[in-house]
Amino acid sequence: MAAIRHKRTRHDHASELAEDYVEAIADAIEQSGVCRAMDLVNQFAVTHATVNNTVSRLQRDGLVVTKPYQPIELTNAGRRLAAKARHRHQVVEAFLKRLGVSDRVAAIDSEGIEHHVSKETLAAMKRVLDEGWPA
Amino acid sequence: MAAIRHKRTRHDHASELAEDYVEAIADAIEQSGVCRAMDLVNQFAVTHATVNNTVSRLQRDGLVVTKPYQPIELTNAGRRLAAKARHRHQVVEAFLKRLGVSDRVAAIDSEGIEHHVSKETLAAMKRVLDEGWPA
DNA sequence: GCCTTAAATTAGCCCTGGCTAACTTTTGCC
DNA sequence: GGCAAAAGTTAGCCAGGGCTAATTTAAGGC
Repeated sequence: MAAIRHKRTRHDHASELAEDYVEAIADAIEQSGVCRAMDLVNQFAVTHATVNNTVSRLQRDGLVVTKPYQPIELTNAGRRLAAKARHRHQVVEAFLKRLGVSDRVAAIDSEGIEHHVSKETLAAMKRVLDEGWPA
Repeated sequence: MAAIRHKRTRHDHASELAEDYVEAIADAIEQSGVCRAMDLVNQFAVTHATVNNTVSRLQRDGLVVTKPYQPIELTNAGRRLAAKARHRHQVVEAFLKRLGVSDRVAAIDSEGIEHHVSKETLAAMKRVLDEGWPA
């Protein structure tokens, strides 16, 4: 309850979006070989201008590489982040389903929740998935 | 996986912050009778200028009422939102603890997670708390 | 009661993440 | 090969949520 919390807000929102993007980029590359801006436009339901903005920031932050009119590629850092995000996402989604939440809602909620799940909580979810609920 | 998701992002970030604020305001009022801007400054570790900004927006949105140099008060809508947020918060936090997560981490994670927990997921967590893990 | 100090307000700045509109480049079809 | 449509880029706008710095008001101690 003290003061040192809530470091989230701005900086963390940025990270969340970055994670969503690299995850989506990784998905697109896996599915069709490349990721074009339009894939992200469809995925996130924003305009191409917005995608361009965001991707520029990702590039600035060293997560992706793009050249004009070329597909979007992930850097090693981007790939690592995507893998981490995806893993967390999958664990959270599986956990919610196991909890009895419907597939549809589990898919939606896991996207929001995944960004706020610490290592410890993620480990606890994994444990339950593997070994059942703690006595 | 289609396009119609991700309505979050901006609008939802705003709502999250609003929920955090009304919850904190309700807490402060409960604990000390009134809520002053400084309480929020301490709670969220931001400057008074930022608190002022944010509280103005909350007032604009009908969640709080403030007069210059007066304590911050909640409207009925603000109180309702605070109660809802707190309830969700408590369920999520209790659930995480039950899951085996440490008190400290449960407190932190529940703050991030609570905003992304749908009615259905919240109900599932409550069910587990009351009736145990689903077979 | 004055005067310091704490609290609140105001103005002005920055970045993020949205948007529209106008333009350029690629692509693909005939 | 040319041309329309699709994709990408650029410029310029807006709101949210941060900040500093300067000012004003309220409170407390003496």
